[in-house]
Formats: sequence, structure tokens, C-alpha cells
Amino acid sequence: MSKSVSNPTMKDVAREAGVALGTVSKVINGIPVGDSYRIRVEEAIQKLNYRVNTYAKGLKNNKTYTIAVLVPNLINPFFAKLSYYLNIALAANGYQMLLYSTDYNPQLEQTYIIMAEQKKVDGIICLSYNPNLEISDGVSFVSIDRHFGSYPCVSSDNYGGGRLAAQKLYENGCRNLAFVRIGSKLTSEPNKRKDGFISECELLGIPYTLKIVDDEAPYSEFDDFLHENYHDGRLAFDGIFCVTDTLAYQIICYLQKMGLRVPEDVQVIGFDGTQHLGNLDLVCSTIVQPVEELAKACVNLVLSQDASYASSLICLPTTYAYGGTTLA
Amino acid sequence: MSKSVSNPTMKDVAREAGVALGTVSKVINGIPVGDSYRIRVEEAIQKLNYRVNTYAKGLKNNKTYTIAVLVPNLINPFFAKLSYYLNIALAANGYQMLLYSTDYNPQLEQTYIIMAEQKKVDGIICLSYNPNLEISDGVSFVSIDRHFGSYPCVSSDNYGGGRLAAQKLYENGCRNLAFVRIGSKLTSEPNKRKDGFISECELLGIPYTLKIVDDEAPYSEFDDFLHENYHDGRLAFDGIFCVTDTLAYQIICYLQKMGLRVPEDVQVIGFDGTQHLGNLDLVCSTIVQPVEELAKACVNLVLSQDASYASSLICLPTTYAYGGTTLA
DNA sequence: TTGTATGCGTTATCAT
DNA sequence: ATGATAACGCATACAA
Repeated sequence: MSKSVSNPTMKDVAREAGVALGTVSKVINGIPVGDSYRIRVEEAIQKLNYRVNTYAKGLKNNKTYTIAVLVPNLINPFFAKLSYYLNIALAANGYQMLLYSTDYNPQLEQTYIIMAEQKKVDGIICLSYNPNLEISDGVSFVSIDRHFGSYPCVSSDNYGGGRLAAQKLYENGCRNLAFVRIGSKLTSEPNKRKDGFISECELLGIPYTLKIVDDEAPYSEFDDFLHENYHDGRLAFDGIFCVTDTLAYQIICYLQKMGLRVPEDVQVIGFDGTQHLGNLDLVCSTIVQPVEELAKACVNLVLSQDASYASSLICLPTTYAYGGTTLA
Repeated sequence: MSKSVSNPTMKDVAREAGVALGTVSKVINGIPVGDSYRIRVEEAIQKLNYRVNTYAKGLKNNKTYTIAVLVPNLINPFFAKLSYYLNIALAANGYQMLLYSTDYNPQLEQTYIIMAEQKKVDGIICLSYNPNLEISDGVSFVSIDRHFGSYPCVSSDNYGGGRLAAQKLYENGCRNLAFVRIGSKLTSEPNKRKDGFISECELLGIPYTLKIVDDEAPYSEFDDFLHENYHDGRLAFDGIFCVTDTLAYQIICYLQKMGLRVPEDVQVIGFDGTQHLGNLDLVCSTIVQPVEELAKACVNLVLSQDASYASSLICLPTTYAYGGTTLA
């Protein structure tokens, strides 16, 4: 009985305005109706504070104007920033965002994919390292940073970024480099940071050392690594490329504890472009991922059901930014 | 025709299994049916890769298992962390999260509220400073940090946090304090940080200075403020309480540029408990907001339609954490 | 131009 | 225990 009070429907609006159901629908969807009708309907909508029920609408249209976004978490500033720009890019296109935080848990990822499909989202944007994700046919799916079956993938130019890092260290006078990463063995786009780095080192003809530790290993392994390469007050390297800014931050702490000065004794470059507290200084000199453009690319892809993008890899250019841990 | 291929419905499952529609529904909802039936239905579901359409379900049940979350952005680590824990707390209750980033734009906030209502979410959790937000009757609404009409509000114990800051500075030997904030004039819970601070200073009988600058003012006003209180190589204060960690970070930069040592010459306390890069060291000594508990409280409130919580204010205790910018 | 009737996928109320 | 059917709120093809 009080149904009409708590949740007015189109029927209530029609009754209030004294018109037929179809007329109300037309007014709502901007289909021309007689002015006097339109005004009466609009007044009734105001009066009842009517809101269209997007569930009923979606049921009819098979369109929900909702995109699911799966990220590992929102604690990592890169994921947070990405989610933020995804939200904005989606909103600009009239879409809303269902956010799922997966904590890198493959089972959870699969669960969320299914939930999203059940919600009949118009597409899924997903940052996952899980190679076995199952996505139902016909779902518009875009992957970030990991190439997935026949789905399009958006990523920074990690290879180019790796080269750029080596090049910048070289330009700043480094002649003996190290690359450090904590690393998933899964093939994913960020792995190419190493490849690009190596390629550039060899092009430049300078020696380099790699230190890649297991996903589960403690950070202290890096401390050990540094000490192993520290003799007579000098580090074996004069430049270190870290696979992320977070790692760079750690490495810098270790270096400072060893009494080494950054950048005077060792220069350090990270990757991501992370800023302190979200919008202040850079954490370190870094290869910046174009997060806003990544987000836009994802949204464009997921919304354009253009099959010609299937299997394609969209690589966006990275840039170098000085953040105090290199000479320039 | 190929409808059944792209998006199988319960009807398709029923046909495939050779049972009636109602039987399928029962299997899906765990209502007991004959074993042989259940198995046939389950097989058909597998075979067709059937997914319930939550829109149709929501239409029937008036329940969507979706909560809308409105935050200003995900760039600020506090908001990001809050959203993260909200997501987790919601998931733990079987709810999904529609995230809206408002950029402090009141018009956008209102638009998103309406969108959320149209999506027939089961509730809204909102961090907004907009005093004029309109929420439809019957919508479960929880506010964070700002008390709103007759809706429940969840917040840290900002008053207690302010007192705690003054107290800790005093314990560490400070005898002349300053409070700085960049501040909305809107009444909101965080304003109580100042009140608590003042109250504690007066209790302790120590002098204090307030510097509250306009929302729109540049940060450099703080630099000016510091210089105005800097004479003969000494700052007038020996302890500064900053309304957020972000501001504390800035203040510390200014102090260091002036050649002052933190914490030897001046001690600084922030508010929030922000960590560098999301999960590493604290930015500064700080009053920590219990973000995870805040999130849980919001979720409990928004899900429990208990009217007795109307207008109530849930204040969660803050704690002090040493972060290197105080003596202890 | 306006009103009526049907169906979207699901659940729940009935008979069977 | 199972199967047929109405209803949820909306859009649309069609009739008036």
C-alpha cells in the first residue's frame, strides 16, 4: 500500500499526471510529447521524487552503463591512481564503476568476474596476474599490464621505459648498472622493463647486474645483495634501476643506512611516477607511467566493442622525471 | 535466435534440463528439490554457463546487494585506504561497491547520489562536505566525518585526537605550541581537532598559536607564517600540530628549508596515519585514524536498517604513532 | 500525438 | 515435490 510512498514507479507518475504509462516513458527518454503533457509529467516526477529503476531499464535494454574494475588493492598508489582515472574516464562517458579489490587472490578474482557478469555489466577492466581467469563469451574485457587470451591489453611501454632508465643513468655518468626487482615469474608486460634495460645496457656497452628475488622473499634480500656488492666503502654499481618506485624507496633507505649518498655515490631510478601523499613530490627519479592515458585507453577499448582490437596490445609511452635521486 | 547462445536464461536451463522454470529457480536458491532434478539442472547450468541476471533478481526482490560509496578522490591516501577497507568490509557481507569519485564538487555529489538511487542500491556511504545534499526518503545513508541531517555519522574521535596531539607534544617537552590547518569553514567533525587541541593546551597551561588559512589559499601562507614567527635563528614554537599528515609533510619541508631540525628544534605531529607508498613508513609522527574500523562501522550501519542509529554519531578512538618527527 | 499490450528474467503463489 | 502463471518496472511496437 505505502509502496507508492517509498518507491514511486512510472505507474504512480502516470496516475499523478493523469496520463498513460507510455507517455511518462517518452518524457523520461526525451521523446517528444505534447507540451502540456510533458509539463504535467515533469511536475508529477518532481512531486513524487520519482527515480527510474535502472534494474528494470537494464532488464529491457541489456545495457547497464556500468563497468566492473578489478584491481589488487587501493593501497598501492599506482592502483589507486589508476582507479581514480578510470572512474573519471568512465563518468565522462556516462558510465558508473563497480570496483572490486582482489588482493591478488586468483580465486577472488574469478568470483568477482562472475559477480560482475551476473550484474550484467557492459564490460570489465581488470588488472590481474592470474593466467587462468575465465571470462564468459560476449563480455567486453580489457586487461591491464598482462596479455590475456584474445583480449585487448593496455599497458605502458615497459620495454621503452626500461631502455629509458638505462639511458638516463648513462647520461648522468653511470657506467656500472644494476637492475633489481621483486618478481612474479608470470609473464606480464612489466617484465619487459628488464628486457629493455638489458638491451640498452648492451647497446651502450656497459656492464650490468640483475637481482631478481622471489615474490615471497623478504625485502632484506636486497639489503644482502647490496652488502655483497659493497667493498672498501664503495658499491660495485653507480646506478640502480628498480622495477617500481616502492622498491626504489626501500633500496634508497638501505643505501643510506650503509652510509652511501644518493645521488652522489649511487643514482637510483624507479618506475611508476609515484608521488608522496598522492600529489606532492616524486618519491625518486623515475620512469612515469601515463596513468591518465592508460585509464582513457582502457575505457575507450572496453566501450568500443570493435572486434578489430581483439588480441591487440596498446602500449603507451613513458617519460622520465627527475626526482632527486639522480644527478638530473 | 542466438540469444540463447550469448546469454542463457533460466528458461534455457529449464529446457536443457527438461524441467520447469520454477524448479530451476529452486535449485539456484538452494530450495530442496529431488536429487535427480537437482543434478540435471546443475548439469544444464554448467553446460550453458548460465549466470543469474541480478537485474531481474533485483527487480523482484528490491535488493541489489550493492552499496554506493562516494569519496572526493582516490589520490589522497586516506580516501584510498578508506575505500579499500570499505570494499573489504562490504565484500565480507556479500555486498558489492559502486564507487563514485566526486572531486569535492557538490553538483557532482548530488548527481551521483541520484544515480545511485536509480541503481536501487541498498545504501549509500558518503564522505562529503556539502551541507545541502538531498537524499531520498527510505535510502539507507551513512555519512563519514560530517554530521548530516538525521543520518548517522561515523568519524574518528577528532576531539580526542586533538587533545592527544597536544598531550604528546607536551610529554616530549614542548611548551609553546602551534596548530595549523587549511580549512573549510563548514562545520565538520575534523574541525574538532582544533577544539581538542586548544582544550588540552589550556588544561596544561601552555601557550598556543593558531594559523588557519583559507581553502583556496596557497600553501606558501604557511611558509610566511613560519617566517613571521622566526627570529634570531629561533622559531617561536617548539611543537606544531598539523591538521593532516599532508600538511605536516609540507610544514616539515618548510622548516628544513629554514635550517630548522625536526624533531630537535621543532617537533611536528600530523593527523591521519598516512604511510609512504601506502604500506611503508609513516610520513610523520601522527594521530592515527582507525581506518579499518571506520570502514567496518560504516558498513554495519548502512546494512543494519536500525532506525535507532538515526542521527547518531559513532566516534572511534584515535591513537598516537611515532614517526620520527617527535622525540618519541 | 497518445494510449495499450507485451515481454525482458526472475521469484513466488498457486494448483497439481 | 513439481509445474504453470502472475507480477516486478520499464520500453516499445502497435493500435487508436
